[in-house]
Amino acid sequence: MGSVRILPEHILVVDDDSRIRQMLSRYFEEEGYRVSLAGDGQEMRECLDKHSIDIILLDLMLPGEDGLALARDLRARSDVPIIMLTGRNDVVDRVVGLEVGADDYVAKPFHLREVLARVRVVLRRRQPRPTYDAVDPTLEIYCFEGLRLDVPRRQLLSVDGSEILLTTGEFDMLCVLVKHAGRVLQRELLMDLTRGRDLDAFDRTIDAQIARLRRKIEHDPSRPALIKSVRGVGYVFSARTTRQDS
Amino acid sequence: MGSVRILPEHILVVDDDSRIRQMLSRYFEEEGYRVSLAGDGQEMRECLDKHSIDIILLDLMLPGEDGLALARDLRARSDVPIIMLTGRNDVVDRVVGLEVGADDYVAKPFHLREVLARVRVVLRRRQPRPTYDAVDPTLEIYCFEGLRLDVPRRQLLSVDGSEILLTTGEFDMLCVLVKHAGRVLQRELLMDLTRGRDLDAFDRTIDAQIARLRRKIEHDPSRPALIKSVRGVGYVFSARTTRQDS
DNA sequence: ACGATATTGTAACAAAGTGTAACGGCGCTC
DNA sequence: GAGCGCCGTTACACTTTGTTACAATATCGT
Repeated sequence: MGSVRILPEHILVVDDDSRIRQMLSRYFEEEGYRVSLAGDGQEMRECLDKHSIDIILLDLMLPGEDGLALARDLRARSDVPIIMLTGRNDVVDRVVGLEVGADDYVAKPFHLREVLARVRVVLRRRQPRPTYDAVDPTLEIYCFEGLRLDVPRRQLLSVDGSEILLTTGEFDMLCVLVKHAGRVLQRELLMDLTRGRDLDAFDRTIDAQIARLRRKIEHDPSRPALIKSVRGVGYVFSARTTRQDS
Repeated sequence: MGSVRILPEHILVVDDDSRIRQMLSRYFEEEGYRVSLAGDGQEMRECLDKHSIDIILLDLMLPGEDGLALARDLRARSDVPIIMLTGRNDVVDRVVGLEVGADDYVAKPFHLREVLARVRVVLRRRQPRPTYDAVDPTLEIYCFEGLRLDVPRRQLLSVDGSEILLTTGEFDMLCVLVKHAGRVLQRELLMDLTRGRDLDAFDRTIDAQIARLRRKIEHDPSRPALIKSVRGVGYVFSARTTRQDS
């Protein structure tokens, strides 16, 4: 999202032991984090499809398989921070876990405060303080179909120079879509990315927001060229975009 | 399909021993994979015609047709990853298997976790990370018979520049057909490729979808020139297609 | 060539999904 | 606290799609 909104960081706990899941969940929620839970790799992947996860606490020993493979898988396609949890405290596991790409490692049984400390460290290291001056602002400007989306300035300009006024919500929605151009985003994920909360059944919030956004940016809102609906899934930003300077 | 939908990977187990089939099937399904089974080369081929298979676990010793021969056959016409399974653990078999084109090799009796690990390794190696930005979008544009199918933009244009409006399902179907132009696709496979699920008997879903698609893209829907029916089998996209830039 | 059978084409309908107008609550600003 | 704009919710229209039924067509044996 373009905005500098402060949302609670979202932790995904992957462990087959429901007591451990509950314990971590309660603790981190009290600490102001948002927590999602998964009991195996499948649930983990589903969760990643639906939420914007900031860090994963991953059990090394999952039913049948080890979390090691999951970690390697994750690393192959994204760079979500991972902290491994394990009952075995020997050096080999530690080394292997880190080699595979985990960011840190906590041995069971652990103190909750220790886990919290490590989560904080990893998150701080992974999210370098946004130094606005240092960032090349032209990298955050997207052009498509005669429009120019200037993310840091939070404005959308037409080719003729006129500004298209978007509300905060509309702007955030457009940023999220454009940043993931070409990828179909589920409603749940859009809700998560734009507002940081869950979407419950029969919630039409996203659809309404998309409709309002289309009315402002599509030439013919009844025949959208930029934001396409994908029935049964969600929405895609389907125009070709380029990153240009002013 | 144009969209980047995340579906479970589909494993085909080819082994004449039903206990081994069941064992692998149960294990991999628990791990979140989709599994199909075949007892011989014939069943294997049938399955490949009906499903979009991501990897094959192939027994070296099969009644009648040897697994080695099957692997060689497969390699000759596709590049599905293959992992050989065998009871004999001598070096000769290993070498021959790999020479024939298998991607890896597991000796019986095996540990399920070892098989899982190797499957993961092979799949990861075969599926380079989807780097959306790196893909040249012009490679995903197909031209045929005065039409231009722009996959990333999810739109179909006529030569005169007018857009032919397709629904999500119609668009996905057309993408699948065009991507396999010249190859007859069974209904089961079309269902698998467009929706990721199985087709049960007497299901006319595919036929209906094809009819609706033809009505929109064929000059004379009653005498189709682009999508031909192959009686008893399925449908082919039979127009000459070229990949062009805009 | 003819009818029997199987397969495919397609219209019509119901169910599910999506578009969007309208209303009202909420948090702004001044 | 009045006025205003934003957005979640609701309701309803419209679209898409799976299913059914029946028509059209192909295939085969005789």
